[in-house]
Amino acid sequence: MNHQSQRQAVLIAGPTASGKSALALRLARERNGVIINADSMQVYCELRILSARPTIEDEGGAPHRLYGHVSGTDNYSVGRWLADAKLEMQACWAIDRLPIVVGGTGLYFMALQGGLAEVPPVPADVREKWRGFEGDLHMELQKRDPTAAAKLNPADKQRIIRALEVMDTTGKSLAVWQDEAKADAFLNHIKVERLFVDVAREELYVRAERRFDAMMEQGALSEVSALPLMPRDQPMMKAIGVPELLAHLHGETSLEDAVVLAKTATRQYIKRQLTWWRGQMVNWQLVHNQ
RNA sequence: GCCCAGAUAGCUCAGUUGGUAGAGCAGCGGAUUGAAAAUCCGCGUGUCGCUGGUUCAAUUCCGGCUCUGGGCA
Repeated sequence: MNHQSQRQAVLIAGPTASGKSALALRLARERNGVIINADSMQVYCELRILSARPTIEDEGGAPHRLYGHVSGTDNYSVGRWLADAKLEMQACWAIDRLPIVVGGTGLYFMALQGGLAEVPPVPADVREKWRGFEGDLHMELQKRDPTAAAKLNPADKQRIIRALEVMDTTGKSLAVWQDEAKADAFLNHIKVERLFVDVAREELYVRAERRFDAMMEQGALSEVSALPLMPRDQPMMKAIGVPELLAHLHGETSLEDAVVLAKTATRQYIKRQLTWWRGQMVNWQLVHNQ
């Protein structure tokens, strides 16, 4: 390996159950790669089964980074992921290994390729304040930050809360922060291969449903019952299967219904992923995996 | 066998004092800049079970039939 040679990276994206991880593993073996996770749920250590994380055997086939490296009780975010992913990629280049970033979280790839506004972290108390706010959030934002308010749908609580948090802690509109953001130069001068794993939707649905049955056999229910106590709006608690199986454990639904609901949620997620990528695939090379 | 209640969108149901119908869910399309497996927006023609009758007009009223629940035998 030659340290003067051009740095490279492979990005693999695709909907859930498309076979991204297997492709990543194959490439990692062939090309001395390190696999770096770009999936917002596979980062949580408590969710090995339900997040469809690579198995221990898979992980033995090539180095895997950012899998289960944080707890769901933490506040993880795109920002933290971006920082983690950059460090891992740099570590790869330092030892002449090929970083292979794989996952289904479109926002993470967007951040990696385009960068993020440099908004300072929001203190925990401010977060709590707005998440627990009882009143009309949009009207509140209208008062404090009309620019951001105008861009958001009054029903989109999550984004409104974010805008309020940012205004509250920085005194500057999120809209302004975003406008001022400069394109991230991290991937400049790096030879990037972008692969999108393409599978027909119907086939994806079938695979995802079968996979959920397999998760149940592997003990998804006990994985959920072992989850530490945390607020219901914690990101990990919204992973597909968690709310549904939790409802069953609380005696609110039958196991059968819970499974049907989780499978439905998976299909809806696949649909959203396809919508996201449909508009982003300009620079991506399609890899068919029927 | 008799009595009662149903039969309306893929599913669960509402409704039309007679003028061919609408919600939720599912599905589809879209958005997406620090919770993103999240969050949000848009899209509703279906022999109103079948068949006769009354009527200018029936999914709506009346009769018969079929099917599904429940009850009585």
